[in-house]
Amino acid sequence: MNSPTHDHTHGHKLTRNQVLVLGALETADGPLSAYSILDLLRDDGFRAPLQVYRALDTLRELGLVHRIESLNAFVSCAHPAGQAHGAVAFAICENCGGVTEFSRQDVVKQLADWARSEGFEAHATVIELRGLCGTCAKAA
Amino acid sequence: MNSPTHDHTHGHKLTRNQVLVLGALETADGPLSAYSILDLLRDDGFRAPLQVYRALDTLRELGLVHRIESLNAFVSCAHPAGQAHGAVAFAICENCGGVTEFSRQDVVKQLADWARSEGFEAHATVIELRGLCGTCAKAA
DNA sequence: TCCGATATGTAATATCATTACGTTTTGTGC
DNA sequence: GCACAAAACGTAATGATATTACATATCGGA
Repeated sequence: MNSPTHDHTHGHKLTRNQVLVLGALETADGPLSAYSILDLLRDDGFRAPLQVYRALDTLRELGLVHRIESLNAFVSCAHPAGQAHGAVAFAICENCGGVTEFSRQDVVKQLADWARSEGFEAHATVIELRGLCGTCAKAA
Repeated sequence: MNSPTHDHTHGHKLTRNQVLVLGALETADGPLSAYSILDLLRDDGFRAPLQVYRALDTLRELGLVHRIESLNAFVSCAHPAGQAHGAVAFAICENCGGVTEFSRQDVVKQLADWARSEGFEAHATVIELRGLCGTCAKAA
């Protein structure tokens, strides 16, 4: 299950490098840095950071991968099959490292309202919560 | 005006290095990277990145400075005189580099609602909009 | 088949941040 | 004032993240 070879791409064909990077992220149980991905893919012929960054660029354009700005790391998108979607938010556990992707239409709308009122033309939205996930908060 | 020696600190006395770093950020018309700050303060005796990062850490704890996660850079807080405040958001212009700080209580509340519903214990919130500010959007 | 767009390989370099260790300054109780 | 502990500081080295530059290869459509 969750095979990296599934078609998430609206018909856009992924290259070998892109499939490998996406697969690494889908297999991981949390965010991976570009250099962690590089290390995971050494055996597949990866040699340089740029190979990873280039694949990540394309995967992000396709909406299959998100960057977690406050971690300088990347996660595969939680949405099924490359289905189009708007802005998403992340909750990042500082204890276990887990990341939960969610989306709140009300939050997105209110930020859009602010932008409209200011004449700001938004291209991308970053929403990240840092803290303790339910499990780790109970354990603490 | 806007002198770095004003008291923004609830009685907490800033050190010389902290005053210099805060002053650099208040004088700048946009976000500065830690290394840019270092370069600005060479003449004041700064030699190493750690001097900047240490001052930034304290200033951030005091709420006088914010980090822009998606830029790996820092801005002085727009609030007057170190007055306590909750989560803030930033709108970042990708053309002119300007950053507008704002805060939306409704957005903060809805994120808090989500967190409560999930048992997530939030410690920090990052909200950043990337795009074009009103001025640059019109010019485009 | 030709050609342009896209993707790739590799090396070098730029940028951002922390660890480690020792010294100095500052605030506080006496 | 003096001793002590906490905080801040100085410096060097290193680690982590990301991009530039340039040459080559592959894929798809006219």
